[in-house]
Amino acid sequence: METREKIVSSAVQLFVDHGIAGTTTREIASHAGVAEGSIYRYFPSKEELAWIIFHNHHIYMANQLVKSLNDKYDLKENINALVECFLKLADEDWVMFCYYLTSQHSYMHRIKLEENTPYKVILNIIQQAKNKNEIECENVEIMTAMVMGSVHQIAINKIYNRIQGDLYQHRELISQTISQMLMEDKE
Amino acid sequence: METREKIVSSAVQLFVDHGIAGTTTREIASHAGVAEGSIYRYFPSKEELAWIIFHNHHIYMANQLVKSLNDKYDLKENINALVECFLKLADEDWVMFCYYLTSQHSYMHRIKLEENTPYKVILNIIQQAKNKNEIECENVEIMTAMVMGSVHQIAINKIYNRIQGDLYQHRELISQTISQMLMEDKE
DNA sequence: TGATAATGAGTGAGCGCTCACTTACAATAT
DNA sequence: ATATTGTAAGTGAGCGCTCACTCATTATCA
Repeated sequence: METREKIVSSAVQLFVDHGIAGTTTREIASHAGVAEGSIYRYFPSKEELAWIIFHNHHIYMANQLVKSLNDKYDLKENINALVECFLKLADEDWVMFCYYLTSQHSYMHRIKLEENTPYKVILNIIQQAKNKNEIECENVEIMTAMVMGSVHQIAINKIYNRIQGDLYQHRELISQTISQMLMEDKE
Repeated sequence: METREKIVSSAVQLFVDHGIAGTTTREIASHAGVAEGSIYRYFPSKEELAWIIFHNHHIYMANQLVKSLNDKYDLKENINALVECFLKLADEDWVMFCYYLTSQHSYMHRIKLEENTPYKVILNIIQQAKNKNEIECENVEIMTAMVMGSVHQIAINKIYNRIQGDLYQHRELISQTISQMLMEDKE
């Protein structure tokens, strides 16, 4: 494994375990089996290292979600695709996913408005479905938040040990529940 | 205002704005208009101060949620009550609520198993409804996570400026959507 | 007047980051 | 082939600084 990769994967692991502030550059270096100075060959500072790791994964996730949609036109299919993609992303690189979930708060304000984000992907799908009269949806922003949150919280509850095992196994229940949130009439 | 209160409310504000690690004891003291040493008359350390603030509010919220239920027996009524209570808690002390949302990750592992928590309150309500055959609900933990997350994320999206204004105004939409998540048949 | 509360300069442990030096290896000259 | 030079990656002791925490002193109050 390249030095840069070693630094990144050690840093993520330690950031998840002890927080960014609670992790020293000495610890990252020793965990990665490289010298402290090597961190600074590849990254300008510890804070920037933490941001770059977050931002790369954020972009990666948004792109994967877009890819997963492909050419589906029905809301239910799109939800299935997004949920499956999201759960796969979590299961496939759980440490990175934990880092993403727990560090978003600190970094959301650095995301540029024009950047693609998981939030925008979901918002677009819901907005499209509304435009096509597939759903009523009186408030797209609120519904997007609720859809996102319902999936996020499952992952968060896995971090808190309230849920065990792969998340992918619950894909059908989750997709079905989200469809119900969006599709049924409000009395 | 008492010295202790001044310290707490300044600390929460600064913790939300710059994070716990990014806030110095000098800043807390000067913002509160007291001496740095006074912090240590009331709290053993900065970390403990941060934990105590979190934990007190965590307990307070769990208790308020329980109170709000009162003697309602129907799931829909209970959901209405919980949602209203939750949104009120957020609107009434937004800074504290932000602190709770953004710092939970660091503190969840310190919550004792026997303690009451917002999570347990919701879990119980859903479990009860299942026992009474009001709902089918094949996985109570997953459904609880989804219900919790859908409300949490609305508050988080207000922090990210994706939503503006009081959250209480959306109580009906939110309650209605959560009811739909739980109550409809899975084909 | 004794007890309690408040003060803020002082302290030192620990941290991010630097930089002079080493090593590995490729390119070029002999 | 061998020697020479150039380059980039890697190293880790040490520097400067920050900041949580202490404590001798002063103010407040019953």
